[in-house]
Amino acid sequence: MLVVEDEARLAAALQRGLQAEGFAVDVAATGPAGLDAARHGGYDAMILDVMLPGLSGYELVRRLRAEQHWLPVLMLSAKDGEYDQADGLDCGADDYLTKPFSYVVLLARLRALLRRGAPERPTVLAVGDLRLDPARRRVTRADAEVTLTAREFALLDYLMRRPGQVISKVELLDHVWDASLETAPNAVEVYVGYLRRKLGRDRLETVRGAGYRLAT
Amino acid sequence: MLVVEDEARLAAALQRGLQAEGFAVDVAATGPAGLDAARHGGYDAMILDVMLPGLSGYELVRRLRAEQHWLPVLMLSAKDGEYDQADGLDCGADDYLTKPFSYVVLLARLRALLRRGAPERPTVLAVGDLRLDPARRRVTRADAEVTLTAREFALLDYLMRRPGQVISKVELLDHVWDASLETAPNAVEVYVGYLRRKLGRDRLETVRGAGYRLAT
DNA sequence: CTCGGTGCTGTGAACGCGCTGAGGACACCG
DNA sequence: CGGTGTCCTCAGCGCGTTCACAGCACCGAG
Repeated sequence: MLVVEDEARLAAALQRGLQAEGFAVDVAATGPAGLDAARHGGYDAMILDVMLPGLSGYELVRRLRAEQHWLPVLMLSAKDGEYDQADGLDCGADDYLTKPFSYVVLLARLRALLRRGAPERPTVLAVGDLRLDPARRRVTRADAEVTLTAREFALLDYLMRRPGQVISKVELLDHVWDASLETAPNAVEVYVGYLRRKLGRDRLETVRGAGYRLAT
Repeated sequence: MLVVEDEARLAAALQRGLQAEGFAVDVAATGPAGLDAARHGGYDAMILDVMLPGLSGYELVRRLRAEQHWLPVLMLSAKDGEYDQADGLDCGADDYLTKPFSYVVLLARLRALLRRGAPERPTVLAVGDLRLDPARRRVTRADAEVTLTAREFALLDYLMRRPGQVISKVELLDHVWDASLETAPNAVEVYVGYLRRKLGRDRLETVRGAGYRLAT
C-alpha cells in the first residue's frame, strides 16, 4: 500500500492505521516521489492526496495511466465540489474521498478497491489513430475531431472496448440499444454505415454471418 | 445499465439522464425484480437503491456476489452514516453515493466503474500450426491468415475442439448445421473439401464409413 | 480383375445477408 | 409553426454463400 500525502501528521496516522490492518505501507511526501514509487513499487493500491508539492494528484494519476500503470487509486482531497470530484475520477482515479473523512469509510472503500483488483482500462480509448474520450464525449480521428450522434457514439464506444473482436448484431442491440424496445437488426447495419462514412470505410469490418469487428 | 429504484420519479429521471448519455437503461422497482434482472440481463453495471420493497439493496448485492455475478454496483442511499456506507461496500458494492447526490458525480463514478472491465480471457484453439480464435473469428495457418465463410468456420471450430477424434457426418450435421433433417450428408463432404483447399490437403483425414478426423 | 459402395468435386441455381437511399416519426428550438 | 437533427423502418439490390446434383475417382471385398 502506497500513501502519498505531504501532511506529516495525517500520513503517519494513515500508516499506523493501515499497518494495524495488516497492510505493508510506504509513504511518499511529494508528487514526484509518489509517482516514482508508484511506477516501481508493485503496490496493490495507492492513497493519493490531491494537494501535493511538485506535482498535483490529478497530474500524478494522469501520468501513471498514460504509462499503462493500472493500480487502484483512492484520491483524497479537501475540495468537495462536484466538479473537483468528477475531474479526479476522470483523470483515472478509482475513488474519491473528501477531507475530513471517516476512517471506517476509508477502509471499506479500500477493501472494495482491492476486492475488485482487476486492472482498469484507460480513461481514453485508443485504437489506431482513433481516440474516444467517454468523459468529454469526443472522438478524434488522426487528431481531427469527428462529430457523432448519441447512438453513433455509443456504438463506437462499445466496439472500441473490444477492438479486434467480432461482436454480433444481437449483442450490439442488447448493449447499445435499449433491450426493452424491439429494434430491428437492420438498425445496426444502418449505424455501422453511418460510422463508416465518418471514420473511414475500412475501420469497421463486416464478418458475414457473425457480426462486426473494429480493425486494430 | 440497470437501475433498481422504487421511487418512480427518481428512477425516471435517472433513466432519462443516462439514456441521454447513450446508455441503454432498464429499470426495476423492487428488490426481487432487480435481482432477477441483474442475474439474466448481461448489464455493464447497476445503480442500486438501498431501500427497496421486497429485498434490501444490501441483501441483493450479497446474493448476487454469492452467485458469482461480478457486475459493477453503484449503491445509492439516503443513509449517510459511516457504518451504513461501510456495510454497503462490504456487502459487495463497488461504490456508494448518498442522497441527495450530484448528477455530475454520479456520472463520473459510473465511468470510473465501467473503466474497470472484466478481464478478458484469450481462448484460442491451436492444433499444429492451425490457430482459431473464436472471439476474433480469425483463423491462421502458420501465421498466415485464412478467410473462412461462416459455415466453414463453424465446421473447423467444431473439429478443432476434438482434434484427433473421428467425428461422424451425422454428428457434424447435428452441431454445425441446425436443420440436420433438411440437409444432405453430402454437404459435409462439400465443406470438408472447401476446408482442405484452404488449410491444406492432409489436415483433414477421411475415415471411410466413420467420419472425419483433424490431424494433430 | 470386377464391382458396388463411398467419397470428391465442378457446376449452377436459389437464397439470404448486409448495404443503401428514401422517408416517416419524433423531439427540440427559435 | 416551420426548421433542424436524430432515430429507425422499409424496400430494393448486389453478390457472396450455401447446397443439390451428377459424374467421376477411389477403396476394399470377392
